[in-house]
Amino acid sequence: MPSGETVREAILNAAEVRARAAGYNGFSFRELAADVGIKSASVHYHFPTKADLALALMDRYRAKALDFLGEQHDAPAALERLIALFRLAAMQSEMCLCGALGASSQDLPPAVQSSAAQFSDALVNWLYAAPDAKAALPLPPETIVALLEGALLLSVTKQRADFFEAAIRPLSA
Amino acid sequence: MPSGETVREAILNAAEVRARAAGYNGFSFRELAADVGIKSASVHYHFPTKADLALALMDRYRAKALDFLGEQHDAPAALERLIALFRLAAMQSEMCLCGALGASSQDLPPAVQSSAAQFSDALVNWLYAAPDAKAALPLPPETIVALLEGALLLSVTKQRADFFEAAIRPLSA
DNA sequence: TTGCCTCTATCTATCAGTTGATAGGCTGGC
DNA sequence: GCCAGCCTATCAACTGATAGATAGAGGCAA
Repeated sequence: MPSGETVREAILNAAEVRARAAGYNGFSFRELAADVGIKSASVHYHFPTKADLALALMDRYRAKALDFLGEQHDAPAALERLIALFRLAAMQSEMCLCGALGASSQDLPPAVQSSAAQFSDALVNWLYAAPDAKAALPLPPETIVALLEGALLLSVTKQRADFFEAAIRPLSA
Repeated sequence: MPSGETVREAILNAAEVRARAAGYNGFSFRELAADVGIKSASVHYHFPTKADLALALMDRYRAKALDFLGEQHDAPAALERLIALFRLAAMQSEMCLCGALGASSQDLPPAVQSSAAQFSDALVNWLYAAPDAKAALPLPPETIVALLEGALLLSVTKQRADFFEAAIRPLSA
């Protein structure tokens, strides 16, 4: 791990990569331990249960996303910012963590599921925070977030970043 | 299982429910066997490997979907039909199989991944088959399919079928 | 300074349960 | 007699999780 990074952060980084690629059942304590260079028991020291880990992961992910989006809610610029967030993921063929976990939400620990649900709400509310949201956006906030999430999901499944661009084109018209 | 149903069909039915709820890593041979009332070795008799099973599952799922959609490609009616397909899933809080598998596509057997990718292509192409697709549809086919997939994903994650309706409203305007 | 104590973070070793998969046996219908 | 379709039994690998030992850093009293 890069110097200055705590072990806890390194675990979360490894978990984020694996969870976004393979979902909640797609990573194990042993894999994360190997990624970081420690033993699986040490991962349990930092995150007693897998649900604890996933919860911390979702919290950090939501905070990072909202930080990236910033406080500027002016409609045209805000939309571009939100698009940029998903585009970044599409270009790396990485799912949104919320989508990666939410797709198998029926066998997630309840706390993790509700945390994933909270993420999409946060994005929708962030869009609604624009003073003239309804009027200035090309589509309603719920539609925009659903479209971005779906475009990313299909683009990752097909491993074709250009599908993402094609699907979201109406957002820029 | 209902009479007249073959064991093979019963296995696929059980697998579809579980896969749509929990993804590729969210069901096991033993669970399916218990659902059907046989032993796990018998499941292997019908589907030697898990990849075989998932592949057969995706094939049947795509065939069922295209059958439901039918051959009527006239734009307004076709769109309503496609919406109905996803609405049915949303009302039952069931993911689309394509989305459920695709979300963790990075650790899917390659054949299964490409089969999932193929599904969304099939829907897009089905929409494009309308003689006046571009002109008569409110949004481009890629956008419509991505929106439906994303709206379903978030609606299932949040367990709120009304979110689905809110997100896809622009399709009916 | 020396000795001891405590806390943090890691380790080794192990647990019971589950996983996908295989080998080989039984049985009833054609 | 054959064989489709199911069974029992078993395998090695992996899972999340726990118990308990160890090493080192820092404080603190004699």
